[in-house]
Amino acid sequence: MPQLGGGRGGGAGGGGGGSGAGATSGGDDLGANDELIPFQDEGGEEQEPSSDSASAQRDLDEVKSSLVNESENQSSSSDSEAERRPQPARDAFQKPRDYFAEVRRPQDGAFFKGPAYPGYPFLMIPDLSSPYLSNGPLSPGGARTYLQMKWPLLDVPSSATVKDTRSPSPAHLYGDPARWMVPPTFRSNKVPVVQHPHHMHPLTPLITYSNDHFSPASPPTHLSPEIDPKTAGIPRPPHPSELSPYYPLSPGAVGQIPHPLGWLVPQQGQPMYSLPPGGFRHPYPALAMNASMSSLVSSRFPHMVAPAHPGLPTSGIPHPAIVSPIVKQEPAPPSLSPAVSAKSPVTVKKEEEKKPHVKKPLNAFMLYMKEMRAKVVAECTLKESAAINQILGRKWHNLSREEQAKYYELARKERQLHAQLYPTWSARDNYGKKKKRKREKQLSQTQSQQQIQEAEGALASKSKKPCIQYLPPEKPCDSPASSHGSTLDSPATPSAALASPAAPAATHSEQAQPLSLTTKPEARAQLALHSAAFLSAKAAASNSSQMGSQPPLLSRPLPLGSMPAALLTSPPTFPATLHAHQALPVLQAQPLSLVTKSAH
DNA sequence: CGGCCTTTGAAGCTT
DNA sequence: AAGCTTCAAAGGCCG
Repeated sequence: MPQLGGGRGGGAGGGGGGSGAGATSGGDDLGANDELIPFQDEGGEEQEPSSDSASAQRDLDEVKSSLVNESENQSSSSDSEAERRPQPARDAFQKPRDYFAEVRRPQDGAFFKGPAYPGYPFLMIPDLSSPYLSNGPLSPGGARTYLQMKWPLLDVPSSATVKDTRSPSPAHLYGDPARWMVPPTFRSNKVPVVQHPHHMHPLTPLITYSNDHFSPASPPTHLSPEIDPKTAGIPRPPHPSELSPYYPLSPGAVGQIPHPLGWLVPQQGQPMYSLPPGGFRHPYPALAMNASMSSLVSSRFPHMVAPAHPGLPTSGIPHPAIVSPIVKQEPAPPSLSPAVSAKSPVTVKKEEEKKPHVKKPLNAFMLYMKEMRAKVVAECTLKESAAINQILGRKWHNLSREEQAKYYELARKERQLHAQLYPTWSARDNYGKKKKRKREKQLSQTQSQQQIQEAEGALASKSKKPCIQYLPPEKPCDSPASSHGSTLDSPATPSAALASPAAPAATHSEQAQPLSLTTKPEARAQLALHSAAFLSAKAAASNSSQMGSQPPLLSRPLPLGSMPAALLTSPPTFPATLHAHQALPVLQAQPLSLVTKSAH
C-alpha cells in the first residue's frame, strides 16, 4: 500500500502551513486528481456555512428559506449576496486545495477556523461503528465522528513512530478534554463527548482529509500529532489521513495500514489493526473506555465491545465493514473471493449468504450528511430525513468549492482505504441486496413523462407550497429575511438553465421539486400550515413575481457533483454555463424523480 | 415491521 | 461513451 502513506506525505509537509496544494495536484497517491471536485456556479458563494452558530443558523435559514421560496432571492440577492460572498470561491478556485495556506476570510473563520489548521491535526473518528456496518440504533449524529485534535507543537521524528503500532495510553491522549474538538454531530447530544471550548465548524475535522496535513507518512514535524507532550516517547502508529478510521483493516492488511487513530487509542501495546484472522478488534479502545462511548458501542455494536471481554472469541467479532452480524469466520476480503468457485452450488450459496456485507464507501455528500445532519436536526424542528436531506442537499450546493473539496477528498480517501481493505469488493457485490423499488420508480418516471409534464403545469400553479411542507413549523431555522440563503443561489437566473439546452428541463425539474415535497400532502399539510405564515411573510418580502414563473430551484446553481476533475483544476473560470452543462443531467433527473413521486 | 422518501456521488451495468 | 441503475445514511412516516 504504497499509496497509503506516501502520497499524502508531500501534502502533509506542505500542510503545515499551507498545505493543501498537494492534495490535488500533488499528490495523491491514487491518482490524485481522480477526485472530482464540483463547484457551483455561484462561484463565489460559499462559505456561508460557518461554524459560528450565528452563521450556521443563517445558513440553515437560507437553505430553508430557499426551499420555501427560492425565487425570493432573485431580487434581493444582489446586495446580500455581494456581502455574503467574498470571493473566496474564486480564490479557492485558483488554489483549490490550499485550504490551510489560505488565509481565511472572516466568514470562514467560524467554519474553518483557519488558525486551527496548523496546530490542529484533524482526526476522523468513526462512531465506533464502522460505517460499513449496518445501521444501528445509534443516533444520527453518532455516525461518524470527526475529532479535531489540538496537538502540541513538538518536533518529533515521525518515522520513529510510524512503524510502531503501539499507542500511548488513552489517558494521556485524552487527558485533556479541552483538546477534543467535537463536531456538532457529537454535540448533538447523542454522543457525550467533551467538546472543545472553541467553536468549531463541523467540517473542521474533515479538513484533515482535504489537506495533506495529517499525513501519516510524513506529517509536518511541528504539527506532528505523533507525539504528544505527555505521550512523548511513546511510540504509536501513524495516523494516516488516508486511512479512514472507520475501516478496520482486514487481517491481511494488518500491519500494512496503521490505524489512523491507532496512536490515539492504545491497546496495551497492541497494534490497532492487529486483527485476529477473521476477527475484528475494536479500533478505538480508548473511546470505548469512555463510559458513554462504551455504552454506545456496546449497544450498537455489541460485538465490538467484545474485546473487552477476554472470554469472547475474537473470531466472533465481525469486521466493522461487514454488515452481517453473523458472519464470520473469514475476513471480508478473503471470504469474498476464491474458494467459492470450487464449492458446490449449495455451498456457494451458503457462503454467499454468509458473506459479509461490505458497504459502499460513503461519498462526499454522504459524509457531509453524516456530519451535518445532527446540526440541521438540532437547529430545526424537522425530523424527517427526507426533509433534512433536502436541506442538506441545498446546503451542500451552497458550500464553497473548498468546503466541498474537503469532503470529496475525504470521500476519496475513504474509497482508497476501502479498496485496500476490501480489494476484492465491488459495488456490484451489494447489488440486489436492497429492494429495488427504485427501479420501478424510475421506470414509471420515464413512462410517465407526460404525466410529469402535466405535473409541471400543475406545479406552476401550485407554486412552492410543497416546499413549505418541509419547513419547520417554528423557525429556528428560518431566519430573517436577511439571511436570504437562497439568495446565494441564485439569481434566478436562468442563466445556467438558459445557457444550455437542458435549461428547459432543468426548469421543469426545479418546478417539479416542490411537488416531490408534496408527496405526502396530507401528512405534511399541517406542517405547511404552520409555516404558512412564515412563508407568506417571506413571499411578500421577496419578489413573488418570479416564483410563479421561475422555478425555485432553477435559480440555484447547478449541482456540482458531476464536475469533472479537469474542471476543478482548471482556472477559475467555470462559469455558470459550465455548471449548467455539467449539471444538466442531474437537474433533469431530479425533476423526474420528483415528479414521479408526486404522481405516485 | 419493512419499505418509502430524500439528497448527492460513485460505481456498475446497459445500450 | 453515454445514460441508466443501484447503493450508501438517516429517521419519520405509512401500509
